[in-house]
Amino acid sequence: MNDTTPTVFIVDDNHSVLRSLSRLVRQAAYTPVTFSSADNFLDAIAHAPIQPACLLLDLHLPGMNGLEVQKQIAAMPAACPIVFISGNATIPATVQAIKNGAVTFLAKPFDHDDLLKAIEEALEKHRAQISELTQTGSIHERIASLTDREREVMAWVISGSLNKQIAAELGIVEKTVKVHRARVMEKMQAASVAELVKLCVTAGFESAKA
Amino acid sequence: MNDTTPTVFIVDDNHSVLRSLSRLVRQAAYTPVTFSSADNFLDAIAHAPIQPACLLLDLHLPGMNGLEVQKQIAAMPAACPIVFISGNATIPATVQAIKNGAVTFLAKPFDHDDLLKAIEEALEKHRAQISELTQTGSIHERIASLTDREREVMAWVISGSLNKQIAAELGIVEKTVKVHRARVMEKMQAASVAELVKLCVTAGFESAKA
DNA sequence: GCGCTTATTGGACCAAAGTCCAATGGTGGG
DNA sequence: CCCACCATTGGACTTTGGTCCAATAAGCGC
Repeated sequence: MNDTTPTVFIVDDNHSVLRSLSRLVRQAAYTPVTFSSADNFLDAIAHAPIQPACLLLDLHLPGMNGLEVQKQIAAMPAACPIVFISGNATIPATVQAIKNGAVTFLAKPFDHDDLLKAIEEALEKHRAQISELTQTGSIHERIASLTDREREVMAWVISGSLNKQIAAELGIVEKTVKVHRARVMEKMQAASVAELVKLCVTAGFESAKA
Repeated sequence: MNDTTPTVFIVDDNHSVLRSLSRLVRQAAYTPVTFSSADNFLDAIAHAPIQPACLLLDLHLPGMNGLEVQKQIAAMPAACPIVFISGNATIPATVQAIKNGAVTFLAKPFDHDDLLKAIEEALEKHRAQISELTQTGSIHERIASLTDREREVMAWVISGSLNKQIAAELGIVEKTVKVHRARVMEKMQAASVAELVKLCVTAGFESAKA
């Protein structure tokens, strides 16, 4: 749980492949966690804590295609990067996998160094992903803590409108706008309009004014 | 020159391939422009006007590898998207091509519809790229029109600093900051700090304050 | 109903920013 | 040497934003 070694998930229907990959991963000082089916893996990570990890995924799986698994994982918030592995991969499948965000695609037989490089790249990518997510997540929490009215006022503020204009737009007095505005700055933990705008930009919060 | 049909560049060392691809492209109402070597192509587009286009590129070229060509094209401002084509492609090459931004990788023999879909995707991508570029280009021009001092002041303004603080930071009087600041707003065509911040964000202009 | 949150407004006051006016000194080019 | 551009500053003034204080009213859950 609290180990400092990153986790490397491995999904393959072939047990001997699973074992050999697992050994390789362990020798590289990572913690391998194996699954013999995609469903098992998806169930397992659905409620798992977020921590640096990556997935070695066989393209050919019984029941579910590897690309399907990829699609489902991508829909999750802290989706872990995927390294595809396949013995008989096609060009179109490879294209699809990479375009959908896979770190790389290794065709068997592959060089062990290539696998380790891919794992390292995937883990680094996931670390960046997680840090990005915690950043924007924090901002989203702050936005969520705003009342509807405050969010509305914020949308006008970051559009560059004056308090007077916002008041007219909302049909209220300028004084009231000031109150909302002060609350927005406080809740968003922004010391200036400039900071507020940047927070909204990184969180994807759109400004008002059509 | 002023044709409204998008250009499709085709680079292949095999003349018969060139002819047949050219015919396909023309039938799809695009304007094919063929090259039998990468160097010819690179020379030709180096000083060509920017307009929606894409490139059908053979992975295997005499002298220069397709991936090399891709790297050189990517270094250009309005780099046109690439659709790779190859008869005997390897998985690693495919991975590399897509990761470097290629629209897709078609293995011969490929379906004609797949090629047309790829071309359409590439052209759409390029249109978006160009429009993005003209947007940020305009902002960069405005930033370039600023004096060094004005740029410096702007960097502090978008960090949320007060005029007083900026003055202290630059060792000048607050009044002077106000003058620079007014010029910045005028030259950047920003009506508010909020707008200024957004302009700087989209242009990648970093704010001050370490 | 009572307490809580939210939205609303008022007044007084201070700080900050924007806007006119005008002026000085340095630097580089023609 | 003069001109253009730039950075700098001063003064006076208005507008805008932020911050205290305090108050009223509507809606909502227990």
